[in-house]
Amino acid sequence: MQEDRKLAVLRAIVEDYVATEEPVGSKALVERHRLGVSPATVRNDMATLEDEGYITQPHTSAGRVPTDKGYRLFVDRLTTVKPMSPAEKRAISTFLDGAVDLDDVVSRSVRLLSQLTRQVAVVQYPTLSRSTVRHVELVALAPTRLLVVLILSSGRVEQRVVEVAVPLTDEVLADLRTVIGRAAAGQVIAEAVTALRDLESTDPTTTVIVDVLVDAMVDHRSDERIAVGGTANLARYGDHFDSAVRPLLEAIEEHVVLLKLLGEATEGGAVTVRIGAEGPYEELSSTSVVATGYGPHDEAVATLGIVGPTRMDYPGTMAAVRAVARYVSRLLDEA
Amino acid sequence: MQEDRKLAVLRAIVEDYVATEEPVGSKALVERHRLGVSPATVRNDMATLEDEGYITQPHTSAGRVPTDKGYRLFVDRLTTVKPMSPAEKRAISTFLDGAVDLDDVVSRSVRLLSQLTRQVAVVQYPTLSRSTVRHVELVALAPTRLLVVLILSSGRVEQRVVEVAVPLTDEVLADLRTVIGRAAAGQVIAEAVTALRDLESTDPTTTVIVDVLVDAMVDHRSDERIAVGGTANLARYGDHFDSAVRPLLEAIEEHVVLLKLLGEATEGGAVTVRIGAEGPYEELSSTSVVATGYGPHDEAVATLGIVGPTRMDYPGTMAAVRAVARYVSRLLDEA
DNA sequence: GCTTGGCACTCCGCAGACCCGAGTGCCAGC
DNA sequence: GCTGGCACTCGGGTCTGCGGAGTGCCAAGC
Repeated sequence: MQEDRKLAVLRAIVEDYVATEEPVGSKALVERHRLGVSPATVRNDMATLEDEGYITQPHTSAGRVPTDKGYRLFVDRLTTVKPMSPAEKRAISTFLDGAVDLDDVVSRSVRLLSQLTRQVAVVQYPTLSRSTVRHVELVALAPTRLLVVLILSSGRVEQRVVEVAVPLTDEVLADLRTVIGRAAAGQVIAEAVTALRDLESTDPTTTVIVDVLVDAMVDHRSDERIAVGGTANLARYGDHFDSAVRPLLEAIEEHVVLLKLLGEATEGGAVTVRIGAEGPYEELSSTSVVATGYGPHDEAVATLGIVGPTRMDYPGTMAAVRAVARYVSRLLDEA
Repeated sequence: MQEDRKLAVLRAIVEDYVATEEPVGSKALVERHRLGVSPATVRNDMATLEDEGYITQPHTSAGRVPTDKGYRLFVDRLTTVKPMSPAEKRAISTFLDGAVDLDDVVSRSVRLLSQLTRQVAVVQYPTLSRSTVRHVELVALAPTRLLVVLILSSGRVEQRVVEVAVPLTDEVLADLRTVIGRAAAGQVIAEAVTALRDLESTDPTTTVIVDVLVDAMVDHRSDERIAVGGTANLARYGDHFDSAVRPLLEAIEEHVVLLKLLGEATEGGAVTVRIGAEGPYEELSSTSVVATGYGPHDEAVATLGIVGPTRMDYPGTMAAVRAVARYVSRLLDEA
């Protein structure tokens, strides 16, 4: 038996199954793909593929369906990420170019991604920890009430209100601005935190402000912010409602779970594919995740991607995820 | 026939149908509710109720199901919003009290509301238009690049980056701050916009900054921000997937649609109920909306509520929506 | 004039029987 | 190693029959 024909058969099975959502049989295969051999031959190949664990039959005398292992091989060796068409590229840029701020970039990306892939899209907000402090602003709302605004290189803005014991004069405030600005501005979060902590003992007012700033910087809640879109695409899952859609909807609610699913931000533009039970959640054994890191200057500060059924168009999806990540990264370069 | 027994029958039908999700027949009805009459009598009442359009049968010789009109009557006349239990009240406060900023309040409310009602919860961010300008801050990011931060009384912060033609000195910046601050601070959005427009002709730099500020103030995108949660509850819809869940998922994607569904913010704590086809979207003819306005000082600046099947526990849901709205309003009072 | 028990009727939903077609595995021949 | 042939399996669709829940109506009773 020819090894490469066997792989061609696997590829054909995956493609057909993805397209039709039905177990694919030997006859249909030779008809749709010019394999140059008879159904019987294909059947032999299929038997081997099944022995090796790449495909299964839902029941005796039914067609074959790829297993997770089959998809894995398909993704790793049988497919190349197909480049986006010029039209698609244009769509991406027109869609994203109007964004006014970071929030807008994220929400547009999520919508774009879900439309391109027709899957549920997830975009993580650029993580605090890797960005630098661009500016800290103190605004007096009342004599003893202060608004602390933290502006980061990623475009993120965090704000907190602080009550201070002693009423603040304009001069004191100006001083505080300089002191804090000198300590934090331009630093990576981690460094800024250390520098600020050094100021803590100075006096009660400074201490309370520094506390809240540090708090805002290390706040986990912020690290976990994500945007989700395209949940309407879940409707296309058709049946498997309870087994597939319900756990996914639950995962979507739990942003922490989603973040874990997305996994680590990957450097260098590589798109990660996690297929079915490879992931950490057994309820999601029939969903795959296609994700990649993004961020300014090829430094992955966050992750974006899609979540969908294992039965999905991997080449197309991977292409879309990669293209959007690249475009968003370039947007962040400019900012 | 006694008019009030007829209504009791309707109430019983609604309650049973909501509880069991199955058409309710005359026999089961007299067994579960001490109506003091025989099934035959109930059948007569049911026939009248059906003539009057309050209930229907899915098919001949099946039990009865409330119509939209039936639910309407039930909500308007046959039920009172039942107060929350002390335990529930405590749950609400512990859940909401840890909120650090407006975003947090909104996201917590949405989660709380979806958990209390086991429905899809929607919370609109406090609308820009009714709030006042608390502060405008200008931050020089680079000599010709400026970050404009707009802080509103609702706690909302909008930020934009502006490029200016002429490099800015510290003095010019300070001047700009005072001029703009004087024009905008403390004003309602609408007034601030007019006041700012008056400044526009002063010089090119001011003009470009004012433009971006005005833009941020009237930006519709901001008016439309909402948070959605509890979509996992859609899984409980069971069947009716295509007819009920799909359009709802689509509506949830389209935030504009959701806003329209929520309707106008209502003053005075009244909870609005929109049942099935009463709403503007025919695809959502089997979903109801329970919503109410909320905001500081009894002034409704935004709306929150839930979206669910017409077949829902109205008294309980209305109670939860009202309780959460009240609590959130009180939170905003303090801020 | 309502209420009630009785009764015939309707119709859904389920279970069983059946058949068809798609697909397989295996084998003998090329 | 490929191919055609053949017997076998099994899911899914259709048809049928049946039981049960529920109705509508009627005549009798309070």
